[in-house]
Amino acid sequence: MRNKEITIYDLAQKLNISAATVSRGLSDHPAINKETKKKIFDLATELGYRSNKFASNLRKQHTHTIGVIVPRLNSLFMSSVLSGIEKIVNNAGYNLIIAQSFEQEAKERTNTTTMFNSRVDGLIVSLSSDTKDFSHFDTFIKKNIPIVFFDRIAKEIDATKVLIDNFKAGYQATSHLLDQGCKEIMHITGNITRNVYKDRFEGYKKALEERQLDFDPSLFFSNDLSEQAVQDTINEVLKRKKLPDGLFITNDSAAAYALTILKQAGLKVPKDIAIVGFNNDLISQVTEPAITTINYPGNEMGETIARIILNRLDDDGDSSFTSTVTLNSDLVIRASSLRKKDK
Amino acid sequence: MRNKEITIYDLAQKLNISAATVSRGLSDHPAINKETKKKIFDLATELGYRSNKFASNLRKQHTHTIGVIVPRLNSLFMSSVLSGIEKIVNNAGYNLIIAQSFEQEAKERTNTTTMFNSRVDGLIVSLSSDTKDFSHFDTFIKKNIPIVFFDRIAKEIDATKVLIDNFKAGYQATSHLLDQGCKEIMHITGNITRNVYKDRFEGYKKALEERQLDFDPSLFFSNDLSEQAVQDTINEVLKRKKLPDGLFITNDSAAAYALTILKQAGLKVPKDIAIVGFNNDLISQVTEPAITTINYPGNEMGETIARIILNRLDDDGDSSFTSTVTLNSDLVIRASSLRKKDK
DNA sequence: AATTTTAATGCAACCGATTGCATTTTAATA
DNA sequence: TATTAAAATGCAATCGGTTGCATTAAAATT
Repeated sequence: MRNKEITIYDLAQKLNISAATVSRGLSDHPAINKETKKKIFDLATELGYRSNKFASNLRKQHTHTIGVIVPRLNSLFMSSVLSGIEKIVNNAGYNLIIAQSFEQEAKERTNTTTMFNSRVDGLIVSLSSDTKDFSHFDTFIKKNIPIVFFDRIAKEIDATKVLIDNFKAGYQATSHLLDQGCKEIMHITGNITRNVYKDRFEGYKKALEERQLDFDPSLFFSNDLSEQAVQDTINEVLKRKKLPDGLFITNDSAAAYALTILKQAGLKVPKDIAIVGFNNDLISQVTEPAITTINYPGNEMGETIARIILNRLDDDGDSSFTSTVTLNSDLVIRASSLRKKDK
Repeated sequence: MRNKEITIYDLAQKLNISAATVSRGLSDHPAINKETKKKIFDLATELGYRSNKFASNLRKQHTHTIGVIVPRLNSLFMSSVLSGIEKIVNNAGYNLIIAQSFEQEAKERTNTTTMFNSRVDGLIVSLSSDTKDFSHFDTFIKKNIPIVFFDRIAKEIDATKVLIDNFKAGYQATSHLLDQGCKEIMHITGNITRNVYKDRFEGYKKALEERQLDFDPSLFFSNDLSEQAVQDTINEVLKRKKLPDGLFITNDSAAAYALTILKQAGLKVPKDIAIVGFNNDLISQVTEPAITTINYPGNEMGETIARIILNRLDDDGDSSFTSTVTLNSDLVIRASSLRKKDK
């Protein structure tokens, strides 16, 4: 039932010219006569011709496709980044293949292999939180296929990276809480083998240190930031005699969820405990009180990533210099952390 | 610098056998001697051989790739669906190409063309809210390439569809508000040319009708459910002398945002106005009060979609029967709508 | 009109895996 | 040992564009 595919040979035959001319005409080659081109295009649309990408890719040895592997798609930040990437990359005639690692190293590994076998021209990655081994990217590096890591990166890998200054963000968040009079700041964060969480944690410690406060390990929690994990963590802390008066939690969904639990437990926010989240997702705006958070330039980051990878793709020479681009982030102060009237 | 790609010819030469045998060996063809296969596999891994999908696809005329086009990725619902699809489809050896239409018909159209040219074996679509013309899917239908529409569907298209009973959900939501004593229920929803919103709206009207209440057009708003739109709508309503005492708004983010605005305006929820959202996203749990919503079986829906499309792909005959699968949804009652103590 | 330039087009060899059919090798049977 | 059946393997065409080089047609120059 499927009607046969039209090929350039069909077009060539009908027009009494060679397939080579058709091919060149279709790709707007300068050496082809305008009228010939027109004829080719007209017939092509009339017959519903579509280029066979496999034949083309097979011959050209590149796919005009860029792979993206991210932990999850369900955050405003991720969709902004993606949206930024897609915009730039589409304009340059590239397509995107998107895959999720669901925070699992194994899945990230198979995704990477799939991308490799699909022969993407470039790869954009935000690491899953539990990836410890990076050998799955070796194939790309060996073949000199550009990779750009963003947000969740790894120092160990020698590739271009785009991210924000997580140390600074962590420092800002914590300093802000301290400014608001918090003394015992709990920090709930992700897996600190990953840079984003590690650096924020370092920023947190730095801020404490600056005020001559000791880091209290019993206020530090590293988990997967799932609802369950947040729940368990908070419940455990609530059993203590002395409760913390500040919470820096590195993800807005988790922050919102934590806020809900704390309120249910009868605590007042920010009076009893002040909260700072991370990401500036919508969810941080709709809680009561709204949550102070770190604003992350997702869209801009996406565009930056896209430009970088397109550059690498252009001068396909060995422009193997690697760079790290750091974008700005800033603290958005809302009621969840405001204990002082002034300023 | 890029080391040359290994092909089956390289393997064949090194092993002193034909490329045909290598090809068959690699795909575990029964006619190939076990020892030969082993030799082939061993050499392949040793040399880092990877199959060239283009050559393979070119020859086999199918891609083992399924395209997915959705309005946006940034909702829990969407990522659940995607996750469900990916799980099933991956197990069957298929890959996914995901694209977003960003609610724009034009983008949906180009995405569709791209998918078509990429020769996906099947297509999964949730329509953008403003798509009125469906001719971009014609090419797929003509070529008998399976399409499955889900959630945002169009009656006009003759294809398999997977969705929930939006009429029933709208009816349930509204009836619940009525049960709670609401008399003037405002309904804010998306573009009602789209089934999901249309059907919920019909359910809303039906529930009113059943109680001998007239539908009041001044309480009905159709927009893009963006923060801005919600803001504008609510602000306008707040100017009125008589305020509504119920709100059924068909998206949890919008519901949460609306709730925030209403609270800021000094209204008590649910006392002054009871709210029901849609989707059961995390955001509906963390507001104060938590929002009553419709729970949507995203993961299950994804798996169902995947199974359907894989079936169609298997018996690639003209199993052109089209079906509509309706999954269950249910009302999750939370504080935002609870005005009565009992039940 | 003869010669040189420039513009258009064609030829044919790729790209790498797949597969129907033929052929060779090995095992089984007479 | 000769013959037949079964098991392995090879040949060569095919999928549909792309592109270096050659060729032809048209235009410009002398």
